[in-house]
Amino acid sequence: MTAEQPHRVVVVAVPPAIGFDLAIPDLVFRRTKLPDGPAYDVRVCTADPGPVQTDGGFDALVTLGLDAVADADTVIVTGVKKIDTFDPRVLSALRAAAARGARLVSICTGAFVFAEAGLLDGLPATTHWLQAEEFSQRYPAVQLRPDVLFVDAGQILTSAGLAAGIDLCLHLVRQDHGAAVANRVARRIVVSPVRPGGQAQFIARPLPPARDDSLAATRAWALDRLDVDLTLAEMARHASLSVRTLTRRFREETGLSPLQWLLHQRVERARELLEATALPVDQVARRSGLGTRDSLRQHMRQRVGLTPTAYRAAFSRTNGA
DNA sequence: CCAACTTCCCGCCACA
DNA sequence: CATGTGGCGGGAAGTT
Repeated sequence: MTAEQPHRVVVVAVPPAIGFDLAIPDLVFRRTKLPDGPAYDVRVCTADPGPVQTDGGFDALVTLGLDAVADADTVIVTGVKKIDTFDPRVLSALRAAAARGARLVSICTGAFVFAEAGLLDGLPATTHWLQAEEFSQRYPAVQLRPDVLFVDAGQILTSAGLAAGIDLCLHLVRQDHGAAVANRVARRIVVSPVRPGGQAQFIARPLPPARDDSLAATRAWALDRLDVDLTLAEMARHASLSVRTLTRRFREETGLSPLQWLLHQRVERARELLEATALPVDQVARRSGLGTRDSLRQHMRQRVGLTPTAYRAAFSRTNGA
């Protein structure tokens, strides 16, 4: 993969903008470095260049206008503080970008802008949970998923609150450059490496994120032995809990059942092995704890959408790079 | 990819 | 009474 031209990310600030949201794409994408340079070129634009009204006393000075959207590979709309009517210039710029095939991403209430532009009709999407009610009333044609972190509907991806926006950006990095790169970025910005993606790319995670994670030690322990047989009973023993309680806590803390969490971690391990090594698929399956290559295949297809070999062909750093 | 087999998940409920 | 735990069962999901 030769990245001569960094992928162009353009953030559209729609006033009154949520200040923190504006920083998210920058936070993630600007820290994504490839051996041969930055992976992304991040810019912020707005309909009327100049000082942009934001909440919370942050003043943003944006010099780029909407024409920046025209040649963006990815267009991100961040949160809008007040939802009522939206600038038609923004809406048409977004429609044009969509028609062109650009990737469209929203953080928080940015989803309202896409919905207003009619770009989400018939598609699954999510937004900040506080606005979920209003969203579904205004846009009944959109399949709102209020209980997920983010929704990857292909060309358009929407995320819930602030933190979910980070998860979504990491998801994009992972899509573009693979798990190892995404994990490295996550580590740098000290974010939990990856909040898991489920089937069909929906991340099903109840929003109130766990209180404190008493299972952290057990999860670390499990991560250390992904490649050996790990049963629920063994994990319960390690945590000194009954299987029932372990299962319950796991769901509270990670949003996933123990096995689902394990499978997620194993697929992550497999991805890294596929990317970074030339190990035969059988070996990758074994060392990631997924057992046989059938098993690996099944889970890769289900969660990543690619077979192991196809994944390696797309992301391997040992062939050609 | 199927089929037989195993393990898990989670509502329900009793109990601390 | 409120809150957290853990056994049980059978349908779901994973494995071989």
